[in-house]
Amino acid sequence: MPELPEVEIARRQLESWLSGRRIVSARAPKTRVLRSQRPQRFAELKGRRLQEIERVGKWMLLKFDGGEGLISHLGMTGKWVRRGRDEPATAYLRGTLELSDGHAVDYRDPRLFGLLLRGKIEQLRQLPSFRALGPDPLPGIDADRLHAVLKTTRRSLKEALMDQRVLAGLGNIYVSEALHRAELNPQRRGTSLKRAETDRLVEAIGDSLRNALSEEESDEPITYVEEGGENFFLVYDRAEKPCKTCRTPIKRIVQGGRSTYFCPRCQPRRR
DNA sequence: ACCGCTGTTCTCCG
DNA sequence: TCGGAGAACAGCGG
Repeated sequence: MPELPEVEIARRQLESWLSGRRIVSARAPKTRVLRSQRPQRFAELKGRRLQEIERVGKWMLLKFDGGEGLISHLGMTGKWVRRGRDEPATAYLRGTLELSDGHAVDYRDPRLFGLLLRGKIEQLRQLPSFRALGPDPLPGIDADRLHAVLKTTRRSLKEALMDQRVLAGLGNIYVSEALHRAELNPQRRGTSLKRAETDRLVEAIGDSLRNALSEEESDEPITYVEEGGENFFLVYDRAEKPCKTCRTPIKRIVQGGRSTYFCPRCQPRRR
């Protein structure tokens, strides 16, 4: 489910569930989620207490006492859920932490695209894909750096912003949303960006993420389809529906094998 | 039955 | 060396 806002909500939940409790037992079946690690490695979390959870983009680093850590990436379908004592575990369980307060905290992941990696905190930080992450866009983006990075790539803005080394945490949804708010065409090349456009983009990314985050904080998680057949987003998954700003039908194109949504009038190719 | 999908990583090709 | 396409992973829903 997750791009940055969903992962941030997961981080806060997980922190509230784990803090102040001791892990009484940890178990994980052998799955892709553990990559090459043995289930025993995960089980070593027994006896640990969480100190805090660091988030960079869509990646979480759970830090336990004794310098022990756990990397959690939710992939497409990963989710942490809490369960009371004696409540049955749900399907697709890929890891369980039993806590001293009687709850169990489960990692569920039907499609196994997620990741649970155990190790010393400092060793986990060396993981290549973790190390390569660009800066997290929250609380704020360094506009000078973003402009410099985008100016040197001939890729489209859509593809560049999907690259976790450029900024960590944007995915297919929020790239479309942010480009719409910034009134930038997703097919524009990075090299074509004017500084004022980067500044708009910086604002737009922040607004998109904060807007999603506040929605998730208030109601239930974001509903992809709401009562009126509408969804929460300005453009994402709204092909052929009227732009919420100008009523022009939203277009869907494919970039890097993924759908991009944009308003051809608000986001013209050149302006 | 077929297609698409909120992510990441790899290969192939120009 | 870079960028783009496509595939793989695996399950669900339309």
